[in-house]
Amino acid sequence: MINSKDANITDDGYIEIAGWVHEIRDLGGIRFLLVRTRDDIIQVTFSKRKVSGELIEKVKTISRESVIHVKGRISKDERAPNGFEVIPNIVDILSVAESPLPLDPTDKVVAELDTRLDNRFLDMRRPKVKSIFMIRGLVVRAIRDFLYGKNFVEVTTPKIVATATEGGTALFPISYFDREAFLNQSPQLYKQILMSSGFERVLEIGPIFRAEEHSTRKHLNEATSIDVEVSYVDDSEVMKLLEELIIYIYEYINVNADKYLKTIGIDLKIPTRPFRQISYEEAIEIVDLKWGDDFGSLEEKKLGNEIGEHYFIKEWPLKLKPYYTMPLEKKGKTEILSKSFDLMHPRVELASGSQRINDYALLKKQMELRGLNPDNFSFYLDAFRYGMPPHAGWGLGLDRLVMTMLDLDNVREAVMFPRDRRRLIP
RNA sequence: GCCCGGGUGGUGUAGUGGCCUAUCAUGCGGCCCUGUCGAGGCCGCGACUCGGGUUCAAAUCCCGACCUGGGCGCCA
Repeated sequence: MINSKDANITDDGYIEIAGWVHEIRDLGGIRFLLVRTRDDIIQVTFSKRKVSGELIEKVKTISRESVIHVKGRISKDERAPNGFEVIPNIVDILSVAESPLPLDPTDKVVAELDTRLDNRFLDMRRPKVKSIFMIRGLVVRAIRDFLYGKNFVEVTTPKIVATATEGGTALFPISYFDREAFLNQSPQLYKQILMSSGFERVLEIGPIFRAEEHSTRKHLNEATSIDVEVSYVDDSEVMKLLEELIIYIYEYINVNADKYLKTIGIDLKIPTRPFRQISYEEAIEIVDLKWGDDFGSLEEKKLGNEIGEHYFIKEWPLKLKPYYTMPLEKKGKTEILSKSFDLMHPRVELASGSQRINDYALLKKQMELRGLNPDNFSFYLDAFRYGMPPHAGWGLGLDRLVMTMLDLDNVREAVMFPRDRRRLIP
């Protein structure tokens, strides 16, 4: 079996590789095939002096991006790209690629994002694009690594639900046998219920769905959310956890994904701790808003430029946050604040969280104040009637995290098969 | 949802009424070439989103449809 990591090099100096024909350079008497495996590009050299005429004839028929298997001898040679090349004995053509290709995997002519997404299978063969997703996989691994180390239990909650979670966003209705149902916008209610069940520290990595008809570089209709909920802590403690996690991820990627970062051409700067924390009140002063206003795109941009690195906005007006957010009374303030926070990257919001209300009567009251009918949420509210610990948590957008970390222009670049207002295929 | 752009060979582009039998790169095919690594040289192939209109004449102007990029709103 040929592991794509990449080559099985045997003691007698033989190597076996399988992959795609990345480029063909035919100089007449000598022909170079660059074979691309998952992580490397290896040169296979066919010179008339060292390779049989029969094999050379066979190789002439191979089209770019065909899949081949090569067995040959390793030859150290300074003239070869990585200091070595393969002098082949056997070449098997495993799959012939048609021509012309819908886009060029060698980056000579870069296709537009739309063309790339239409042909994502080919687009992801490009080393730069593949590196993004290799890193994304490692980010998820880092998250699990970090949170498992802190005794979190990973859970999965339903994505098909009967009611909206928090209001605010539009939901996708689906038909569920003879009933109406929705795709869940967030695991919020379920992870809170799990606090009542005594799991104390839960982690969920999963899809969330928003039916908003926006078309921007930072929104998707299907996103991946990293959700955390913790019992017996307040908002400041989960802020600290979030901050530590972000740093851990950056450091993990810096150490474990060096090769991919180089391929993308990123010099990863690890954010400095502690992240700056500004209150909502301070933030509106910077961008010249009135109390009670939410930040629009322009304000977000202005704040980001002003601060220039990761930061928290905390102590939001209660009315700007969902009903389950814990109110905060501050001495000398008449306005009702909340024990809530957003984690911001200069470009975009990454996460938001809060301490949650764990008192049944207060929670019910907050729902009613926002015009929600508590009867529709009894599956959730009941969990607060029989012993609910105080708890806090947050949701972090994985796609945006990867986008900002790798400085990608568009969040779609960080998602293999993005779902936006127009795109449902592939 | 609102506003502003754009649709030209497989890919990426130039061309904004006649000079277009449409530019260039890449690709593909053929030929030459034994050290390429953005290989090189020569020859060839391949395109104006669709429908209607204006005009002597439309890739170019107008209308509609479809596709698409960006910004805003909303949202995370």
